[in-house]
Amino acid sequence: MVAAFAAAVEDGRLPPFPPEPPVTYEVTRPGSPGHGDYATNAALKMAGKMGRPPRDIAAVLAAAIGSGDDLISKVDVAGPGFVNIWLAPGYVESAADSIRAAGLDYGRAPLAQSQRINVEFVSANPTGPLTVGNARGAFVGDLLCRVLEAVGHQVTREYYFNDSGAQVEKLGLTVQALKRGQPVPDDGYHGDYVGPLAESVPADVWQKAESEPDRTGWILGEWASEQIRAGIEQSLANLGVRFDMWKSESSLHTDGHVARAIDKLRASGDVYEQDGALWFRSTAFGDDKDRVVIRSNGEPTYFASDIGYVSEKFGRGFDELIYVWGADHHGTVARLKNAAQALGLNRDATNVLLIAWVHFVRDGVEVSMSKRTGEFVTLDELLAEVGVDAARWFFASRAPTTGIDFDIELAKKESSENPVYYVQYAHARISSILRKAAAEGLKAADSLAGGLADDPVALGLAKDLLRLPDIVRDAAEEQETQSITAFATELATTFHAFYRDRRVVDASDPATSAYRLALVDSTRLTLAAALALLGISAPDSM
RNA sequence: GCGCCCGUAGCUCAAUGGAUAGAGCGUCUGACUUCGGAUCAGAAGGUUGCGGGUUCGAGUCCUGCCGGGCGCGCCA
Repeated sequence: MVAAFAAAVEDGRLPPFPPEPPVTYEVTRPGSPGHGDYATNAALKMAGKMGRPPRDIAAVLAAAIGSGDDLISKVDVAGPGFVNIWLAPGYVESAADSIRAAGLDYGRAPLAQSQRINVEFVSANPTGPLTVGNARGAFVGDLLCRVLEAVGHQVTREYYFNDSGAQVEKLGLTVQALKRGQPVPDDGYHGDYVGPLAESVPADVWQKAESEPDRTGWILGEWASEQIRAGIEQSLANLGVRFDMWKSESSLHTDGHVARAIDKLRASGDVYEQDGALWFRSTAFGDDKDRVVIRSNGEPTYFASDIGYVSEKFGRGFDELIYVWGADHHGTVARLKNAAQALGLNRDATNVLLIAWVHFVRDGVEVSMSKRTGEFVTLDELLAEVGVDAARWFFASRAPTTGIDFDIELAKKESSENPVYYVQYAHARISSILRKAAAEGLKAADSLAGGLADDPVALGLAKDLLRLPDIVRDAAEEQETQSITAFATELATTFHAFYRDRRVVDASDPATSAYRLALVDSTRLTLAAALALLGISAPDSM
């Protein structure tokens, strides 16, 4: 496009235009096939600046782009001034050939510069098993890591947990009460999972707890929370979610990160004493109030840990930090970024992805979620009911920033109609076709060259396959994955239509079969690659 | 009260400021005697909460209402 503009201005068909402010235009894939394989609104954007009707500019651009070569077969001006471009079959054929060469790596689209990115997600406190309330954060965080990796970034997956708070002591006291056969304290944990923990306390831990009455809750709580943390790690592994780093809040204090960060803020004058507490001057960076870092009783706040943590993270050499937080934490985003800035860290590289609330219901009735009262549905239970692939698809296909409803009964009932199975079925069907072809001694062509030009149906399918890398790049940029699930669904539809209209395995016509086998194999790989990006299986049979 | 997010088909959700607002589910009507019917073809279903504004063009941006969610602690 840039070259086309330059050429048109160069030979006087278009007037020169002022470079400032720069005009932004897009090259997109139009939804309707009648609008070409690519379309640009450049002429519409330039019209005002150049003082010429958009269609005139579009006509000049179309001529400058040219057609009839190896890359472009046709260029058109349409509507108010869009320029529509059709790809040449020869180009489509060679591009589709490259899919089989790439295999399951197809769709990965490395950017020019790779960054080291820390993604912290889930980070639920280990005082109880993960609930369905943690599901979205777990899946969305994992999906984010996957698309970032797909564009070449180096991602560290991190789980941050509080192992020193008051809830840990309460957990320990609950364990103690249950083991002694006493009622659970009012402010203790009432979930069913605590009982088995109480029964399995090792003798040495119990002895130690009993011998130090002042620290009984802490000692038992520390032990219990580690058991629960291990259980959480297992639950996440069952979701296909793994972490590179489990970071405890207490380590930030014992390793001095919190103290050093606060000292730094003292030196720069960004904290001050008032009412016996230490305050961070967050208002100096646009927050609506200052924030307490150390309470008047000398205890640091949670925010103090955050300050030490952001500093510790950047200290490990990351180019960007992404915190995946529940939307209910939105009020704390500003102070985090402000603290990063005050510490001389990269404020703009300290980012928070807010995950909107999931309203879990069962048959239309809200499912309440409280670890303390013990009324909740665990992530493990959800998974047993709807399956990992269906759950992954559900969250991958919705924007993280909008609130969604999740009816567990409905999800179970509809699971056989879930779009994820539609896509997986297309994959299994192709696998079956390939098996049948092999049994009949038919082989796929090494190259599609010359095999698609005469068949619009096959050409249309091939063009669909070529969209994946762009979609992956956009997904990484937008930090969303709905476009990938939408693409996989559309591709499955296109394939099913192809299957209806074109016989692939035909022993009486091995030449045509060879092209079609190559094409459907590329389709299979594209579907598998898209599903793999989402952490979803691509079965050869169902 | 102040701040952030949201409001799209009966339901659940899509739609980098672009062309006729799309999928799935649900509802209704059809389709194979050979490659997998977990499929395919089609229909019905919309004043994108309401009103202004910006522009060639607004579901999308600005603004005022209405409705919903979440925050606003020396809790985490």
